[in-house]
Amino acid sequence: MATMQDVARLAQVSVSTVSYVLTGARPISQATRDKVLAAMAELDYQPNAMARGLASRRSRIVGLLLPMDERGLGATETAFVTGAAAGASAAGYHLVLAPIGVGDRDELRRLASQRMFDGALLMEVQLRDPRVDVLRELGVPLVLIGRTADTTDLSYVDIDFDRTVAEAVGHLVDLGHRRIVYVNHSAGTIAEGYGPALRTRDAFTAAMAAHGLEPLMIPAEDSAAGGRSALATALRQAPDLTAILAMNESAVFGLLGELHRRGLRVPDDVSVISMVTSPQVAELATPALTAMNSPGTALGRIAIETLLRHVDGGHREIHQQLLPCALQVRGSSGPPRTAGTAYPGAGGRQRPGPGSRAARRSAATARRP
Amino acid sequence: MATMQDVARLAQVSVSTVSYVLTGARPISQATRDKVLAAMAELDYQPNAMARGLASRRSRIVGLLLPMDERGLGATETAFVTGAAAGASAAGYHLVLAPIGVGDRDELRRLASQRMFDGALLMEVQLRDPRVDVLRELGVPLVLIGRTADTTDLSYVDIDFDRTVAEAVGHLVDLGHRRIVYVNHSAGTIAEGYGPALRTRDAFTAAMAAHGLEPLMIPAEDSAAGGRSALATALRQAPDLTAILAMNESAVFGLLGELHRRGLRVPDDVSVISMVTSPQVAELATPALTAMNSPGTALGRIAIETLLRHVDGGHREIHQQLLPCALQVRGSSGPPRTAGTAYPGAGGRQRPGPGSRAARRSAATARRP
DNA sequence: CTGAAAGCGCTAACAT
DNA sequence: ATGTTAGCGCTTTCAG
Repeated sequence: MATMQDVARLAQVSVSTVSYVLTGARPISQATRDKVLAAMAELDYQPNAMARGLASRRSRIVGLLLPMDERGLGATETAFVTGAAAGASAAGYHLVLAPIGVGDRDELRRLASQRMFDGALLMEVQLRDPRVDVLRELGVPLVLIGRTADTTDLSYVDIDFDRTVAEAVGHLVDLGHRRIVYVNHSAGTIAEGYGPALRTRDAFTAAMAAHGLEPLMIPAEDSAAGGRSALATALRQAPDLTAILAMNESAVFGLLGELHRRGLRVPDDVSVISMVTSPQVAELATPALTAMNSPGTALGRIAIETLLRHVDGGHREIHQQLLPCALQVRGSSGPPRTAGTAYPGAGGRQRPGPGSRAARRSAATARRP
Repeated sequence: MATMQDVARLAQVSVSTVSYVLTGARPISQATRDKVLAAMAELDYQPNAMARGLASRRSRIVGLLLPMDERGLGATETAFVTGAAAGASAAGYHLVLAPIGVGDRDELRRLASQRMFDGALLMEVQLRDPRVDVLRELGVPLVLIGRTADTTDLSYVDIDFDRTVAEAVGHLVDLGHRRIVYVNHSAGTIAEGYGPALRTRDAFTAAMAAHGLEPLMIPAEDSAAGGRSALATALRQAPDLTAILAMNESAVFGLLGELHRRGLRVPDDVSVISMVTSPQVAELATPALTAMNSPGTALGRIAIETLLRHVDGGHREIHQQLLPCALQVRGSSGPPRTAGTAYPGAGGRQRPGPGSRAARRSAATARRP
């Protein structure tokens, strides 16, 4: 393995000159630069990462902090990770996957004190996240994927839940739906302050109010079973529902199954929109789910780029960015059964079909102008 | 940030003594060890990772090499990754996610030459994988998750496809199925030598032969659409099929959807088993998929442990281990429609239900003793 | 525009 | 059982 010494000797220059052509930290004449480059090529020289890290106090490694206790990552989280890894790699950085959640405060302090990370990306951020304090205290630049309650002086990228929910609700209202139920994450998740669950809850309430509609939210465990029982609850509390918005990739499948079991057809009897969903998962359902596609990869990439700007540049300006999920209409949304009559111009398919829930929908129908 | 110097000064010993209590590379008296430990605690000392790496020529970082070009990781691959990350972390190592596939030979050479990785885990291994040559040449220990064609002197962990397929086929045969179709990955994937596709193909042929049955394999693109058209092909080539084995998490959902569209019920008309599938994904289907659960997390953990044995110990003995997927019977498998009569002792539910495919199955029925 | 040399913080001989 | 010291390979002053 050739060292910088070897290169310097072969190129007949000093080591510092070799270093400077590598880092570009000071001007080098074209002639000597060429000599050095030639020597490097000749020797297959690659700078030693540890030596460089020690001398420059920059490891060129960033940490991706995420808890991995639970049952693996969802498709959206996986997209964050791959987006971040690709972004880091493209910038000549390395991404370390560190299994560190909000509870691993001391473990993080230990890790960060070793100065292996030039910066850190935090995933699964809680409204109150001790990891932020630890990193700040140690002077490690950080960027959140998600948001804490107080984001003063904090860079983050996150999903624009307000816009995402508003667009989802808008899509359903445009189709003619009035009685829309929101299936959120579990009550426990909401109680412990999980941002996305809280933000979408509030956004749903606001969006429905903006249309003069009454919001109904049902919590559901993140599982098919959770989705099934959420549907039961939903039909009990709102027998006249014609559309469901679901924030829960796992639950939505149970929900679809239960709809089917009860003889309710999608989208003819009930429209279903899945929020913050990866296209791959949306395509698995039958019919394929109309969904708000999560910008997972883009978020990961932007987060890394933001972080590296802080690390590289000493860039002190914070960067806070929200990305909405994009509506992608697939097969699970359509006009409500009676919309053809009530809203002739609402667009979408008109499939009157054989009626089976006419009684149930009487309330919704009555509500219309 | 305290350095080893500071600790040595405070404890009134030499730096080497501090180093040795840290590494345990030579005996230290209890008295001085205590002094040193106290000083460390007092100063909140953490060894500098880069300095340690440079001096010891060991970064305590291992690379996880996987291509990330395509449309993200599946649940099974994600489980590898999280298993490996957890294992590395538990052993005091760091796991770098390096987006490097079989085609990134030069990029890998560059990376590995920087001596940032003490070892590497290779994912998405092809039968002929140039990454192996590069790493060997550079003296970087490696462990495969998967297998190349020639595994001489190579440590690997992989799924035991033979056993997995045999058990899946066995389950179906026990239920009374005789006409079983295997839906594999795409023809292109098979042609380019993707190990799992080839191995399961051969294992399927062997398993069917062992039961005196005729194998039929249909390739399918890794998508819902691929699954749908694979089903059409399957029904054309084997109208009498009663069971499908699918090696393709995406296709299997399309397959289920298409079965449903054609009025074929699962498992009453057709049993479906998904191979190498994560429980989370299996639970999404309706009915939940009977599946061969992939041992993703375990593979990742074992792979890391094997690698670290090579790295730490200079352990030269290779380790080759296959783990089968465990059969988990959920709702998508049951006896074939007529099995109740033909194989009264076959077990499982008996749901005769209203016949709709009697004609189609005549051939299969005829085949039975 | 280039060179010389002093570290970066630690490990691992080599001493004793 | 402990101390001394020479590097590990690079960056970055400080000089020219």
